Amino acid sequence: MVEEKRDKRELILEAAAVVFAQRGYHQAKVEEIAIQAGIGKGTVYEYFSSKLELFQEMFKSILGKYFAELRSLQDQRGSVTERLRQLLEIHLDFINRNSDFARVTFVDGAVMDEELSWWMYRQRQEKVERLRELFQEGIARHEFRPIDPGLLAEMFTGAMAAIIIPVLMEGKTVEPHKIADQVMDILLHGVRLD
Amino acid sequence: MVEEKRDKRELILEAAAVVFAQRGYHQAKVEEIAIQAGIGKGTVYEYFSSKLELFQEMFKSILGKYFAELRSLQDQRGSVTERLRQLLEIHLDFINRNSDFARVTFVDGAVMDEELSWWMYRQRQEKVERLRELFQEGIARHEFRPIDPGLLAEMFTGAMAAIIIPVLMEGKTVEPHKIADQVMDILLHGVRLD
Amino acid sequence: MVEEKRDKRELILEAAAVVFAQRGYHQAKVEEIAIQAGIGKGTVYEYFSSKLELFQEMFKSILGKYFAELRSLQDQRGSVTERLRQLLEIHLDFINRNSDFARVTFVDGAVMDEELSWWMYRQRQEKVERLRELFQEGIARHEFRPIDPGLLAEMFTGAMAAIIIPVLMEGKTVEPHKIADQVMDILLHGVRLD
Amino acid sequence: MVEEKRDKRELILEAAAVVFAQRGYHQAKVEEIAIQAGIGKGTVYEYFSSKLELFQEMFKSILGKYFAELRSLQDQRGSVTERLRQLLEIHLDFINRNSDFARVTFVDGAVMDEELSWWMYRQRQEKVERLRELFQEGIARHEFRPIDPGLLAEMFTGAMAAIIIPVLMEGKTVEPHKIADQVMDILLHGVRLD
DNA sequence: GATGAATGAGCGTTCATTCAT
DNA sequence: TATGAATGAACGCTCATTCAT
Repeated sequence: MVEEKRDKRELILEAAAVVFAQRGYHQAKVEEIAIQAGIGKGTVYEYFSSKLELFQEMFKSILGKYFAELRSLQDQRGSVTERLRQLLEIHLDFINRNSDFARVTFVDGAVMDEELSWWMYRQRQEKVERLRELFQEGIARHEFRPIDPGLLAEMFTGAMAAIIIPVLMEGKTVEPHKIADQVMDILLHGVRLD
Repeated sequence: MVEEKRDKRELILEAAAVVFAQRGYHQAKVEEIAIQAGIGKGTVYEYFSSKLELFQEMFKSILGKYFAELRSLQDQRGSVTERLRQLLEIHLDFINRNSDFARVTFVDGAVMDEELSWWMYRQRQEKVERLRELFQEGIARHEFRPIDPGLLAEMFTGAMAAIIIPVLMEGKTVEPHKIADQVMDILLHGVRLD
Repeated sequence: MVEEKRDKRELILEAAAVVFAQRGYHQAKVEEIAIQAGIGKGTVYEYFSSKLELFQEMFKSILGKYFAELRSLQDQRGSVTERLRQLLEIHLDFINRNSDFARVTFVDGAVMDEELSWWMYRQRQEKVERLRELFQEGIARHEFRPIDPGLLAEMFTGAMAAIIIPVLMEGKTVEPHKIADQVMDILLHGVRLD
Repeated sequence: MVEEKRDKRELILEAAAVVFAQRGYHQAKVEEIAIQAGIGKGTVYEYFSSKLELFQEMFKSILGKYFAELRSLQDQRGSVTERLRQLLEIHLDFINRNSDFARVTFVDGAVMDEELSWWMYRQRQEKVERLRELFQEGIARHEFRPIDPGLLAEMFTGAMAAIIIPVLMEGKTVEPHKIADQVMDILLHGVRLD
């Protein structure tokens, strides 16, 4: 029973991700999510108290999966450089595998409601904070120059988000390994020719 | 008459920018924009055929001002590096001066309607394309290493957008000159300590 | 303009009275009230912020008319007995002329929402209080025996309400003068044969 | 089995009385009644075909208990005056003991659905009819003056209902014996001082 | 042109009822 | 028999848009 309930909740979350990704929060109709999930409209409200809560739960659900994939990094004790590269690869690979879901989740700074945009901003800042710590560690370990780690984290977050936008909008795919190499090359050595 | 009409049109665009920035596209009510502009609700529809068109016109209007400020760069014949630095400064300064407006305009990849998100994506891609050309020129001029200029343009766009998010969300201000220096330093030389 | 607006508000109040009387609060649909008023559904909300407010305003509106008719009594300086008789006549006459409206208004103690039933109870208590004062005056003037005026007011209110129930439910009409005489006879002299 | 079913049916009726009394017919949710009864929501429909039927059955059930208490009167052969006084006492005592239940049941003329209000009106008329017969008997026995017994019954019913409204709404209690004395005094002798 | 009263399509949410287990 | 997850009809309310003045 608990098993089944969990499944249906999951089912709705997945349907919500598809529809929210396709239509955006406001254009998405609860009924369409229900249809996408193959259930009745009222059933959605058995599992979520409102459309907003459904959106946030879906968001957190995907973010949770994303962070779960990244967590392997946290454990390992390689260099910060290596961990950043792997973080990039996992990030890009996750997007490739979850582009529908990611469209709602990873696109920064959604211009939505005041309420939603603040809520999403907070979610985003958590990601930024983790990166900031990573950069700080890199500086402490003398892998990186002493550059403002907060600025680095913001820029890196923005760059990661930007790279996937064409993926999400035009259905392009990226080669995680190749792109990660290029990005890390730019990050580490800069663009100047000398 | 034409003069007056142009003025009132401008008035509505400015009111729209304020309200859209504050509330987001869907939460913004046409009536509130009219009140903000100090005119009647129906008058909005004398100048714009729909809320969507109003949003897009406002968007293009601000983007136009933004590009107008950047245009001085295009004319000058300094190094690409120098032009990038100035572009950054102008960008950050513009945001400082127009944070309300910018909130709607520069935040990338708004998750909105399908219609709106595609339209905004296309606007965004124009910016990216200009940057791509700039990076390409930098490579051709042997200022930069031969790195995929499309990727660079995307990353740079993302980084520029990311830097201003805290500005927009939390009302922080940035020092354009200082930040531009830091960003260019990172862009040119990378983060690696050697 | 003010004239016209007042008219439309009145129009809606009258339509609301008809529909609320026919269907009861919960069965009454806002749309049906709009149709009854010959206007669009949205227009109702131009004048009233919610269905509940519309109900309460209609209620107060009719109660206001009712009290306005009774006010003539307050001014006059006849005996309390005479004033009670006239109050009864006016009450019954008002019901005859406004049975549709009265159905919602004068039926005591509607079992509705908690919120509504309390609100209506408070309205009712105002009527009871006025009667209590009248009985008290009657006692002070030595027209009446020293009986608990609160109890008298409650009983008299209940009796007045009860008399009109068949009028409202079955469309019977009453002869105000005749009924008022009978009721006053009972009230003054009681039923005991001696 | 029949025994058990009867018990559970009774259980639901009692739960329904509590919830209907607290919330009113429309605000009362079937699920809440089920919870109050400590059973599953579906089980309610094993015993009652609809919410409406449940309400009516509950209503009749309490009315039945009420009438059962009054029936002792019918059998006895005291004076009509004495029987009326006892009827009042029993009525008031019943309300004191069942105020929750009574709130839905005895408050006259509920403005509810068309269907419900007619149905309740008919229930009410049965009570009125019995009182009418009692008054008629009183007149025949020369205890009372020859006053329209229908009018008397209506008024008495209304007065009885009115007295308990503050009890139901504000949780006040009444002293049946004392109030019955007062009411009978007023009924028999009227209020006139002479 | 300018207005704002009027409109009604559209949608989130509720809850009585059903039915598979 | 008992259950409660599932359902969808129903409805209050919003707000972009229209149009008579």
